[in-house]
Amino acid sequence: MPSLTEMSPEDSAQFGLQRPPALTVDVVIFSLALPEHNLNTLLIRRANDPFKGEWAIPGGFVNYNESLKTAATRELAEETGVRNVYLEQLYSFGNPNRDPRGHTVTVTYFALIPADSVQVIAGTDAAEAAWHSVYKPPPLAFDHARILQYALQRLRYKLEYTVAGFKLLPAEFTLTDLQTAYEIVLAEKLDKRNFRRRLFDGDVIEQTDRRREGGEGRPAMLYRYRADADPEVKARRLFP
Amino acid sequence: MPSLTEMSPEDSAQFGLQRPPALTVDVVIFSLALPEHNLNTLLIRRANDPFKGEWAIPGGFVNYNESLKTAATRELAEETGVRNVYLEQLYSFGNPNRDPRGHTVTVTYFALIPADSVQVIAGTDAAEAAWHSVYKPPPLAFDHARILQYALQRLRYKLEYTVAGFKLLPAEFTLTDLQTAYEIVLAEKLDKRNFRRRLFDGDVIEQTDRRREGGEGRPAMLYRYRADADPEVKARRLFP
DNA sequence: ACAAAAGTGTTGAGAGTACACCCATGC
DNA sequence: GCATGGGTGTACTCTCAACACTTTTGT
Repeated sequence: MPSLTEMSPEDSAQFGLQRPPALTVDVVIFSLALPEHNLNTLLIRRANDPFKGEWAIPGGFVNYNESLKTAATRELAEETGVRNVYLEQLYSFGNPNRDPRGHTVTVTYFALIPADSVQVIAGTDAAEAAWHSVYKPPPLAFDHARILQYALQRLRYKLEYTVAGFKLLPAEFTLTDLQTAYEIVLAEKLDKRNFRRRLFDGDVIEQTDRRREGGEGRPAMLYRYRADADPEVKARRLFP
Repeated sequence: MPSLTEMSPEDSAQFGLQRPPALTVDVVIFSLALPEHNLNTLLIRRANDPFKGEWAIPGGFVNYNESLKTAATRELAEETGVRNVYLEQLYSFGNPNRDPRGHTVTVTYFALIPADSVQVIAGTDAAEAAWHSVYKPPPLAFDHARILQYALQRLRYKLEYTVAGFKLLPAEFTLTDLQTAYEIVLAEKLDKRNFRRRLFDGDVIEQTDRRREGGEGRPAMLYRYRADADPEVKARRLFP
């Protein structure tokens, strides 16, 4: 970036003499609907807009002196009530005509949250917030359909190479649930024994002494993620 | 992003009533110095600044109605004279105090260019542009040292999984040069026969009928990248 | 003929993949 | 006792990694 004193006319415009592109963040939230065997994303319905009534990914403007991740966290909470999620940066989209109201650059984030872990509420900036299937999304405002596809691709990539799938489940989960999570996201059936072997080889989950009671058939042991495990990124592919 | 009519006070500030964060792009350019066995990056020296005299990654402000990639391409050309490079988005950095002059969000890009392919000239916005070793960089302005490390990590990752290393070489190259490129970037010695086997298994390069003359020893065949090849991303690790 | 770099195959180890039966519980 | 989902081991294939000698050219 050039210094203040060596700015061209366009450059100095960015410090207030002429409007720069607007800057927003958008947050793709993924969660599972295990009973329905579906992958969901959290969308808001736009209220008063060229896009009135259309669904969109939650997000909003970045404030001055606010970091990108803070802005994303804040907008997510304001618009949907979802808090305490680990956000990961996805990509930045800046096509000048992605928003018909004016040039807007958006930095996108994504996160995984446990099934049914949050109560979704519509915030002040959104008329409504609700879960929708990632595989059959409603029509989306702006370029949000593209952003959603990009996020899904990244989620799959992440699950192929890491055991991050547990983030889509409650703190304690059965191995069958975890495998089901992977099968829903990867849209592919996995072998039960191979799945478990790689999971244990990775050395990142541990058995609890509790079982899931109440279902049909033999009760399954509950497992949890090991707090002391390497959180990320094996170099080799784990799944499928 | 909320609509215009549902904006909070902070939101409407972003459309001009109060200053938003500034928005810039920065471009990390990698190239090889094969004789010196070194990986270089193109830096500019800042002219009149809190950072006067320090080196920095080339970049600058995004204009209104200009896409991010266009802005990156333009700034690179203006500041260094480098043109016609394929840019890939890296990450966006937005920490409020990464620039002491005010909150500035930067979208970073990186690119690989063939050794000695371009004539570097200092543009109007930079006092000087020059190649520097990635492994022993000079002190850098802002958070540019961190950006450079991040770019190097991504470059290594890319070369481990793809045959993109040829982008660091002229259109026709010897297999030994290509292997040397990988060894410089990965900072690791590779096995000649295994390297060649994986390269040919990938089916992305082809022999020309020309040889590199003039050196010592047996002349090496020249190869080129196959225009019709899959450009990207094998799922499995290729190198080392 | 010798110095220098190019080019070329094989083997053993480890990882990946496919596959089927017994177990514990609730009704 | 039977229906339901939970849990476990092995054999084959293929990929990965280690390793050394012959060939072609210039001097």
